[in-house]
Amino acid sequence: MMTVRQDVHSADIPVLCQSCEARHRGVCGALDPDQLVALSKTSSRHKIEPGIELIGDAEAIDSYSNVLSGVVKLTKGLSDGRQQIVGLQFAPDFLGRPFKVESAINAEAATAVSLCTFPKATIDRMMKESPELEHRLLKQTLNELDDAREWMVTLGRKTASEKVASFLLMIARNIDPTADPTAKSATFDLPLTRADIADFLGLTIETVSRQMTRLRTDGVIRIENNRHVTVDSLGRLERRSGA
Amino acid sequence: MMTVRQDVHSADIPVLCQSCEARHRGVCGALDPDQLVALSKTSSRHKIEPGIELIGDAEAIDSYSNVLSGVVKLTKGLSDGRQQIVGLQFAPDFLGRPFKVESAINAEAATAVSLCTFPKATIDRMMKESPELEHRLLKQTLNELDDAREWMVTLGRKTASEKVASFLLMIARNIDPTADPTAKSATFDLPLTRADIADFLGLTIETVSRQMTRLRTDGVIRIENNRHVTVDSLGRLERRSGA
DNA sequence: CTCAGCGCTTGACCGAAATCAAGGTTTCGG
DNA sequence: CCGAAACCTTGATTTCGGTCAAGCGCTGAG
Repeated sequence: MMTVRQDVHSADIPVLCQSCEARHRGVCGALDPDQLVALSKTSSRHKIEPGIELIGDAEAIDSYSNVLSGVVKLTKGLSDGRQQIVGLQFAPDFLGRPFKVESAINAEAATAVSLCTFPKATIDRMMKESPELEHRLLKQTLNELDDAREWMVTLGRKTASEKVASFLLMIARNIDPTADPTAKSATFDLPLTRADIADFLGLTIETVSRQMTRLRTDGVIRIENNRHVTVDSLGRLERRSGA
Repeated sequence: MMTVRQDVHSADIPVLCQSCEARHRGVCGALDPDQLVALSKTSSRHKIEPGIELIGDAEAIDSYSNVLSGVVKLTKGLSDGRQQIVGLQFAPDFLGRPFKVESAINAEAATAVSLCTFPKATIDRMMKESPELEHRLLKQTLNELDDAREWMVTLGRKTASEKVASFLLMIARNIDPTADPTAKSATFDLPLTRADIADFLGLTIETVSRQMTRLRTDGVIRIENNRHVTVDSLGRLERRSGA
């Protein structure tokens, strides 16, 4: 089971960054008022179209971002073109790799994305001054590591149909984190194309399509316009996800 | 390519923990002398036999450890018994999951292992006092995340023979971190059985065996006693690992 | 409106790895 | 030294998912 964020709604955040308004796991809640003012001066909001590359492999990273809305896919590729999605970032995740000059992964907007971007140098400096900021980053990084390991089980040991069920379940749990985690049903727009889902699950487009069709004909999900998914019984879906 | 540790030999560590003598990425180097004295009083060294479980799934964690020697495998299982190894910890990695009461993974000694173990409460307290300690943990966690994502590519997108080659390459790079990273050849004892390798690569024992045989008959590796591996040309192995 | 392009589905066939089965090798206790 | 158990290899067969191919249904430009 994909780790459900446990600290998204930790209510101990006193202040917000002026420009990004990100609470939750964003970095801003960890800063004191002076730092926030300084950060707000250099940060800026961006709207990103789907498909736009945010960080290229082996590119220098000179900024960090908070994801305010939308979904960012993190990918790694092999030299012959094979690709694997190694993570999805939802709001309010932090995007960037501290302590490294260049990125080992690509980041690309999977949907329309809005970001709050800060210069790397500013955050790096604040990280030295503010243990609370580093503490936040450690927490997010540990959560991402848990997610990555959970996904390794899916990639290495699950069948195609279990993979697709696991994917839908993970999206249902992340796309609207304000939703009741004990809810029995869910409805959402898929943030990824079939090709992206295939790259996430280590499958082909055709196999993803066939498994989605099977879930649909078996009455586990309903799909409209190839994007909008309704799951009446999350429990039923979970039983197909291989536990 | 598996991330090669970059900070193993950072020489800026002034002091050592009395009982564990772990430098490198262990937690001890981040502590000031007073903390070290306090920690040394509660820490202890252990020798662990292969196959012994260190942390069980859903078990409460009340201690952290530094790996002093040997290899620890981190596994996750599905309800029907399928297993996936989601990480290997080599010396001098830190073992434990801060900020969570119970573990979502199993940790088991893959080889004979020696550990330096501390009470969780002591480290948790020191973490609050010492930003440097949290900084270390963030660095190690980011490295583990990089490794996990690298491995997701292997699990999701590589063929069986590429997987086995990638595995051997990763072991060669980690088993003796003092070795010259530019070395052209390597020799080492496999820390895992074929069954473990299969669980790491998302394959079966038989497929691992066949691919090892192929690498052997192709002259890429030599194997003695099913454990001791010699790689004359790491470059040749790398070319088979799918880049 | 028409048509091109893209994303998705479906079908037929194929192949890499799983499964099933048998036998070899190493290790270790007695 | 013998025998059992654990581990590993090899072969035959099956199967799941990949590959190849065709067609559908939006969507947007002209």
